[in-house]
Parts: sequence; structure tokens; C-alpha cells
Amino acid sequence: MTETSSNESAAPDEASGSEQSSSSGMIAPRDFDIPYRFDVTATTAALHAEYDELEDGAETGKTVSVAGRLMLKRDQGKIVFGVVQDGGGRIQIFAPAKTTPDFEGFASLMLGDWIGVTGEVIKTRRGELSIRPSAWTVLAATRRAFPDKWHGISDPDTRYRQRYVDMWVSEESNKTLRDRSRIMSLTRRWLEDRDFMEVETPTFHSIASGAMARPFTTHHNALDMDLFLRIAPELYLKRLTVGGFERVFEVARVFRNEGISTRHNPEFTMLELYWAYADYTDIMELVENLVSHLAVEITGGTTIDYDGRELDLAAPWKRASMIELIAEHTGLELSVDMDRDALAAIAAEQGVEVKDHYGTGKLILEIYEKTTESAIWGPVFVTDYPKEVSPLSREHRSEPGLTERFEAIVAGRELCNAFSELTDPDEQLARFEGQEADREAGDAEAMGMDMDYIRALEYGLPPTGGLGIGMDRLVMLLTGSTTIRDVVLFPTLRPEQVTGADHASDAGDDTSGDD
RNA sequence: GGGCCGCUAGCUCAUCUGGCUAGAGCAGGGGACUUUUAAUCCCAAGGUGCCGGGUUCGAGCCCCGGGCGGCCUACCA
Repeated sequence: MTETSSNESAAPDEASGSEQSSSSGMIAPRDFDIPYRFDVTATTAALHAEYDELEDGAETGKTVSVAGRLMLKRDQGKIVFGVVQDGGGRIQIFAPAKTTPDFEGFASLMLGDWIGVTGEVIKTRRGELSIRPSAWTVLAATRRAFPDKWHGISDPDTRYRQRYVDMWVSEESNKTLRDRSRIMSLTRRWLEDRDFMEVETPTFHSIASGAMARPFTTHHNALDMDLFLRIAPELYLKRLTVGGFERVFEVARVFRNEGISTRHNPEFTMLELYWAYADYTDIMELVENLVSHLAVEITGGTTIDYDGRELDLAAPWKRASMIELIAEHTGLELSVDMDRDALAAIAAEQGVEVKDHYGTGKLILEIYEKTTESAIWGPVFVTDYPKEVSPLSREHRSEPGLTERFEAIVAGRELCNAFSELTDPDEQLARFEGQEADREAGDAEAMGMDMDYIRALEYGLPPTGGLGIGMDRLVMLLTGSTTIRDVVLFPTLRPEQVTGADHASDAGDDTSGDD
């Protein structure tokens, strides 16, 4: 309501004497000298690690400074108990009137305020590790009412839109998001230990290629040209292998203009790596070793519980070809050499919506996805995809019509996609042409032709194994999250509708006015 | 994109088939309390029931339209 909030007088609420305007959840500005820095000498986690074994009532004589957000306050009259939360945990502040500077001020702090506390580490008579302040300072005075201190925020919409609240009010959200960061870090370290180097390739692509998906389109004004946000970094990374970078990886934010669901965010993080002189069996070993390593680091073991079901991620993982798996689950003995129309009839029987331009390879993939994929819990490497649906994969060394490609199915969903890379420029050109034909037949997700990539291949790509892992899904798996939104810091949502209540915030809600 | 469901105080939730002035807890305000653990106790305050129409003597509840979200489904990872 008021635009002039920075002026000191809190006149509007003076009459009632209340600091929190009850209708908006806003708290009137309070007057504190906020320091420019604060010397933190201990984290709550470190203090618990060092002093949890103290006897009840013990005093250590050690003075420390902690900082964090006031999460609980129990005003006992002549003693105030506060609970401060920092990045790694919580600790109690034991503040008796007798020894606490500006005791009245301390007692009137609000939940949600950031404070810095300096004092002796003690254990209360009741056995709670605490700091008894000899000095304290406000580091940020909250202007917004604290959420329910027991339930936090349960409304999913608010949790995702106001992640900056969710992540300190919900221990579970906090842990999941920190685990994501650890997983990314551990992955990088693991790959670097194996001589992979991290690279960054363009996000703007003039050709949408490297995967089958619809791109987002944008426009560059100075060049007056349309550009696509990348759907995969694949073709750039393989150019690097042509250039002599033998082991590269990229943690690539990619963008796909498709639906949003519990497993799909329009922008997501794909780890891609390329390994010269390796084939897809090497990549399988890499994947099972990396994932089981991460499982141990994050969950403490390779057997995890996901969505109420057990999953054993210990290497090695089962390997089976797509055609074998279809036979196992349906009894159907299929082959890419079958008569196309006969196969189309079988596919239709299985409920596949058959389109005219589907060849036998595409039909087999459709049958697999319809009948078999969802029945697999995994982990299992599904190998040897049809050539028709794998335009960047090298043909199988002993199974014509198939490729040396696999996907790992874990917890019933696709975790990664990998293959022995197609290295022959003539063959690659022919595959691209096949994609062009699909596009003309109406397949909006067909891969774009990239002649510069063909030129790169003409300079020579050695045998190379390549991999793409959906890191968001890997994080979901390892943190037990059943929706991708819980592992993305700020998931894609529709713009928030600005309501009357939100206007009370005054602070420049200028996101409105877009229809 | 399709189907089903939801939206009540700053937060977490009630309000039974349409019917008195829409209730609690927490947070916030006032007061009590020298070892609390979601502290407790007393007092007062807090509502455009998502928005807009309609039906009705009467709508938080029924109907229509819109907004946002959740789940399922489709495409994808």
C-alpha cells in the first residue's frame, strides 16, 4: 500500500501497536543498525559435532560466533530461548535477562529475522547444546510473516514460486536441493579423475539437432536471424572430439518445447560426454560405476528405496537387447527385417498409432515403448536400438539394421541414452536425409540437417562412445523425489497472477501487465 | 493438448444436505512466567471465502465464464 516504506515512521500501524499488518502478513519496518559484515567463527553443525557429548549443565569457556535465521523463540520471562538455523543445522540460543545485552530487544526479535550471536558454548540443565550470548546483532529484519513453524508451507504452488521460503522452512526441500548440488559436484570430480575435461558449447544453435524434440525459437536482432535454444549439445561436443579433445563432457542446460509434467521441465540439465576410442560397452560400465558411486555418496549404499520400491544400483547392471526384452514381455519375436506391413499390423494390435512413414525400426521402438518399457523397473541397459530411430548411432557390428545404442531404464524410466558414435560422414549424411524425409512427412521432432557437422566428420572422428544423462532425473532417483520440480531450484511455472494482497508488498511488483 | 480435483486469515487447517455475526492452531500485538524444546497460560485483534457473472428470500457451498495449481493422460528426457 505505502510506497514510502523506507521512511522510518511506522505510522499506519501505530494505533494498534501491532508490527504485523494482519491483512497482508507484512511487518512494519524496524530500526536496526545492520552491519556490513559479521565474523562467523562456527557453524551449528561443527558445534554439534564437537560439543554434543557435553554433560548437562556444562560450560565450556569457549566463545563462538554463529549466524543464521531465528526459527523458534520461547520467551520464558527472564530467559529467552531462541533457535538459530544456518546452512547446516540449528542451535539453541540461551539468553538469560541477567547476562544478555539488550535483553528486551532480544526478546522482541521476530521469527524469520537473521541474527549473529556471539557467546559461550554451554549445555543447559535440560541437556540442550546452546550459546549464551555476550553480544548479538540483527543481520536482516524480516518484513514478511513467518510461515507455520510446524507445517511450513504445504501449498505446492507457493513452494515453487517462493522457493526462497520453502528452502529454509522445509528441511526436506533444503536437503534435496543441497544434494543436487553435491551430485553435480561429485559427478564433475569423478569424471575429471578419469581425465574428462569440462567444456562449454553454444546454447544458441542455428540448427536444432542432436536429439528428437521441438525447439524454442528466438531471434537475434543484429544478425536478423532466428536461432534455436539447444535441444542437445551433442553435435558440438563431437566436433571437439574431431578437434582432438579425446575426453570431454558438458553439463548442459537444454531446452525442449514440450509438455510439463512430474518428469518434464522445459529447461533441464543434461550431462553429455564423449570418449574417444571407446564404444558403447565402455559407456555402460561408466554409467553403472558413476551411478553406483553417487548412490553410495548420497544415500550411503547402492540399494535405495524409490517411490516405495527397492532398487539395487550396484554394478554391473543387467543388459538386454530391445528385441529380447519385447520377446520377454510379450512373446513377440520381432525383427527389423520383417515385412513392414505385417509389423505395422502387429503394432496396431498392441495399440500403437501407426503412421505411414514409420518403417520397421520405428514400429519396433513404438511396440517396445507401448508394451515393455513401462514394465521394466531396472536398472537395465536396453541395447541395440533400430537404426531408423537412431540417426547418430553407429550400426551394430553384428546385427544389421540395429545400432550400438542403449538406454538405461532405472525406476521405470529412462535415465540416459548412449551409443557408439556414427563416425562415417557419408552414412551420417544419409541418416540426416532420412530425418529430412520424416520432417516432410510431418514429424516435428525430426533432426535437422547439419552440413558443418558432416564437414567435421570428413576430417575424421575416431571411434567414440557418447552419453547423455538426464541429471534432473538422476537427482530425483538419488533423493527420492517423485516430481522434477522438487529437484529444480526454480521450476517453470506460469507467471504469477498479481492479486490485491500482493500489492500490499509495495516493493515493485512489476511483473504484471503481460497477457 | 485432454480428463478429474483443488483454491477459506500471513502460514497450517475446519465450517455436514444452501441458513444465525465463517471457526481453530501457529505467526503478529498486550500481559504472566529464571531451564524451555512446536514451551505454557490469560486478553485483544485479524476474512473481498481466487476473480467476474448468475440462480435463490438467503451462496464459501449450486450454475456459467475466467485465473492459478495438483494428479492422471499424451509427446518427450
